[in-house]
Amino acid sequence: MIRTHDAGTLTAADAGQTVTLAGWVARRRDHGGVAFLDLREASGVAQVVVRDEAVAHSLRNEYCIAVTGAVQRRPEGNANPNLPSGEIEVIAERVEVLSAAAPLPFPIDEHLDVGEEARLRHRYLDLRRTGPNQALRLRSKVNKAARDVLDGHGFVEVETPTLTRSTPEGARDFLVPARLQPGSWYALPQSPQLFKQLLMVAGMERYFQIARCYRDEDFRADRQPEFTQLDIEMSFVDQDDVLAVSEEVLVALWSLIGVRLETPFPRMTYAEAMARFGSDKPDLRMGLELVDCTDYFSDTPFRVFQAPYVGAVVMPGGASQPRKQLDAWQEWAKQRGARGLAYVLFQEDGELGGPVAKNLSEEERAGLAAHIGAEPGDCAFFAAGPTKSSRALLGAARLEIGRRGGLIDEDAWSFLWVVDAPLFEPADEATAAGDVAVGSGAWTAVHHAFTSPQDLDTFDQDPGNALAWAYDIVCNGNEIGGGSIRIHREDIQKRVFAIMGLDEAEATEKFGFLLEAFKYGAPPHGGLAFGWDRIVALLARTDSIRDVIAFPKSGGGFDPLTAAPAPITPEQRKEAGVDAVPGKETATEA
RNA sequence: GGCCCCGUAGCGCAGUUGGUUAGCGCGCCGCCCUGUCACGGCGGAGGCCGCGGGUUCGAGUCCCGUCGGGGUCGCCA
Repeated sequence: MIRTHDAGTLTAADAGQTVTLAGWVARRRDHGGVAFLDLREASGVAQVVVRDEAVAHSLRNEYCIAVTGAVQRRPEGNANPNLPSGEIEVIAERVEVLSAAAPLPFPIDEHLDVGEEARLRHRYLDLRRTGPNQALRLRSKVNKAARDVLDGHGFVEVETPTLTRSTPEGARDFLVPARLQPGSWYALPQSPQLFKQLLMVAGMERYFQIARCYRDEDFRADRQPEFTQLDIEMSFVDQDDVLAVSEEVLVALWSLIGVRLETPFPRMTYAEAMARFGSDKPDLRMGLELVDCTDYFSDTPFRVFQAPYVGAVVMPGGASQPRKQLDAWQEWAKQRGARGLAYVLFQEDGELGGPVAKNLSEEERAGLAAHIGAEPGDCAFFAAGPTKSSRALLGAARLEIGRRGGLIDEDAWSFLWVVDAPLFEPADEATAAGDVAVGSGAWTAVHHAFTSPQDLDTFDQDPGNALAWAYDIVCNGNEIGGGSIRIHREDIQKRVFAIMGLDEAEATEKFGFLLEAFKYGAPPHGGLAFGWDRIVALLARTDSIRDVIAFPKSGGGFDPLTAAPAPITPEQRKEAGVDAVPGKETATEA
C-alpha cells in the first residue's frame, strides 16, 4: 500500500508517528512561509502542513498526492473541532504528486450548489463530494443488510437473464437485435417476474436477486430507464409469510440509519386507502382524511354536486386565503385534468363563503361544517363526479395542503401495507374514470396477469369486484415495493387470461413456457419486489433516485457522461440486423 | 404526447419600460502573505447572452420556431 494510515482516522493518540497518507488536495491555504492542505480520501480529511514554499506553491486543488510526515498535535488554540482529525496535523517531510489535476469544471465543495447536468457530465468528480460519495456507500451497506437478512432465512441469490423474450407486460420493452437471427430481437426484462416463478417450479423455494430492470417509458423525476429491484420469491407461503420477511428486510435497512421500525406494519385495504386518502399509497405522516359527502348531498339543488360521488377535504385555516390563491387552486386542479375545485370558506362568524355556498340548500349549509369536520377559519375543497377520479383529485389536494401548510411530519417514518387490491380493472381508461361497471369484458390485471385471485371460485363471475392476493408496501406516501401470491394452477391461470381477453393461442405464444412449467407440479408461491433506488433515496434522505445511482441518466434517457445513446456505424447496423425485414412467420406481432 | 419553468464566463447567479462598455460571487492565472481551516490582500484573463428566424433606428431583454435541462399530467402490470 502506498499509504500507511487513513487520514480521517488520525487522532491525538497518533502524535509522534511518522505516516504516509495518500489522497486528494481538497483545499490549500497558502500563507507564504507555511501552507495548509486538507488531504481528503475515503476515511475523511487531515490537515497537512507544508513549510517548503516551492512544494506548496505548485499544488492545486484535486491533485492526487502522497504525503509522508510526522503526526503532531496542533499548536494550542489551533485545533479544529469540526474535524475528527482536528486535534492533529501532519508535518510534511515529503510530498509526491501522484497525479496532477486540470482546473475543475465545477467546485468539489460541499458549500456550493452545482447544476445536475454539470455534475452528471463529470459524475466521477461529483462523487468525490461527501454527499454523493456517502450515498453510494450507504447503498452498498443497504445491499449487504438485505443479503444478510435473506441469507439468514435460507434464500438463494440467483441471477436471471437480461437478454430475454419480449412479453406483453405493462411497459414498453427495450429491444436488442439478435445478430444470429436477423429480424428477431431480445428484450431487456422489465422485471425477473417470469424467471423467478420458474425458479419456484425449479424447487429453489426461496429466491432473491438485486435485479436490474429496464422499461422504455417516458421520464419522470422518479424514473430511470434502468432501475433496480430487490426481487424476492418464496414457495409454500401465504401473504403473511411474504409480508413478514419483507418487514424484516426493511427493519434491517432502517436500522442502518439508526431508526427502529415497529413491526408488524399497519395494514389497510386498497378500498379503504382510496376512500379515506384518495390514493393507493397514502402518506400517513399527516391527518386530513377525505370525507364522503355523496349521501349528504343526495338531494342537493346544486347541479355540480348531483354526481355519483361527492367528497371533501378540509384545509385548516384556509378560509383566510386571498382570492388570488383560491384561483390558483383552480389552476392547480385544471392542470391535473379536473374541471376545477369547488370550495367553501367557513368564516370565523359561522357564515359560509365562496361561490359554492349560495348554491346549497339552507339545510346543507347548516350541517356542512359538522359533516366534514371543518372549524371556523377552515376551507373545504370539494370534488364531484366519477368516484375514482374525484377521490384522486382530493387525494392530491390533501397532499398539496399538507405540503403548503407544513402539516407533514418530516421526521416520521410511516410504513403501511396496502392489501386486498382489486384483481382487475377495466381496460378502457374512460370506463375506469367513469367508474361504471360495464360488462364489456375488457379487463386488465391491476398487478400483473399471474396474481392469484382471493376467491378462486367466483373471481370470473364479477371481475370488477374480485380481490387479489396482492400487496404494496408504502413508506411516507411512496410505493416502495409490491407483490402478490401467484397463480400456480394452470386452470386458474387460463381463466384469468380469459377475463383479460387473452385466448389460448395468444397465451401460449406469449407465456407458453410459463404455462408449460405450471403443468409439472408448480408449488404455491408468492413474492415481492422492492424499488431499491427509491428505498436507498429515502434512507439517504434525498428526493431524487439519481442521487443514489452511480451513473444515472438525465431526461430523455441520455447519459451526460458517456453521451449514450449514440449513433452506430453502418457496419454495426448491417451486422446487427437492425434493418432485417421480418419474414411472414415472424410478422405476426401486433 | 399535453402544460409550466429555466438556458447569460469553468461553476452558481443578476441584468430595470428594448438603449450603445453585459455585471456579481466562486473558481482560474500572476504576484504577495509563517497558523489557516469556505484563510487573506493586490492585479489579470475569461462571453456567438443555447441555436435559427422575425419585429425595431437599436434585442440578453419582445414575437415565432427549434434544441437542451427541470417539473408536472398522461403513460409506467
